[in-house]
Amino acid sequence: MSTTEAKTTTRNTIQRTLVLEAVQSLYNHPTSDQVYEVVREKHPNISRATVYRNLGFLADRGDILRVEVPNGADRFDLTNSLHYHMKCKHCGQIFDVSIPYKDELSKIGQTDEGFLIDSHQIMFEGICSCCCEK
Amino acid sequence: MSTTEAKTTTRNTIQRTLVLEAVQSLYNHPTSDQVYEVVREKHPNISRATVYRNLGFLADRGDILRVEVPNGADRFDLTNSLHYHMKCKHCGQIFDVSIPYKDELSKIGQTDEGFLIDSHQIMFEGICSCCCEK
DNA sequence: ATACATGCAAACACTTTGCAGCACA
DNA sequence: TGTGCTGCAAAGTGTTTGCATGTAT
Repeated sequence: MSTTEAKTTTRNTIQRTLVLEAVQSLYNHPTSDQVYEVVREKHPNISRATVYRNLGFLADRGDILRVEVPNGADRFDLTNSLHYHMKCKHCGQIFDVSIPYKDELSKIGQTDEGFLIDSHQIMFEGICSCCCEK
Repeated sequence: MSTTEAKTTTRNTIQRTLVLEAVQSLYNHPTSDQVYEVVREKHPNISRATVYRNLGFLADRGDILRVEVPNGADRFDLTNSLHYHMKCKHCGQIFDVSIPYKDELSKIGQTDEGFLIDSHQIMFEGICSCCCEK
């Protein structure tokens, strides 16, 4: 074995484990900062840089999903299912939305302009139920 | 007249005019920085703050469209038509995409969660034609 | 004349990076 | 035991804000 092995040695540090667990426990697309705060309860010395690095690592590896939010901090999510988000114009919070996922939009393949599409995100905007009530 | 007038006095400064003209001339969703550079050719003393303030003002007023880009500078566009964008994973640039606009997505109204949707943006991801060729 | 707009610089929010030391495999 | 990872601090990017001054109406 292993003349052609990529040899991507990856270490399971406490920090990395805690970051993953934090995202899993905070199912509500936490920001890096929220993850940082949760991890800090168990491991007070962790640095923000480590949280950022591990969130990026876990997202690249596919363990978690990075939701890039326009004009806001990135959110991290479980990779359970593809779904869309909405941003409340009033309070700025991000919510999952039950609108059915449009697989066909990622399967467009090549556009007229010659772009190869392989994924998409939809960000709905409006007013969330909390803000509606006020 | 004018006991109930909102009295939103708005001034047409050279700076504001130049910012609008710059967005109109740079039809390719310029960033604030690109607008700044163009305006500076005619009005070298303009400050970035003024460009930001005017882009925001013009967008709020509806003269131009703000396209919020995840993990990137906001882009500004003419308000001609609603369309989607794609972000090249390779070069990071933003392009218009010819995929038909889905009016029905903004007409969803209320979701199961009780959110009132009034607009949406779709960001496709993939590889642009320039990067494909390489 | 007045108050909206400007220019400047400092502050801000979020994220990345350089580097020396640490610890997992 | 070696190198991947960490913590720290500094830097980077994009944007906003406080304040004194300027200027369009």
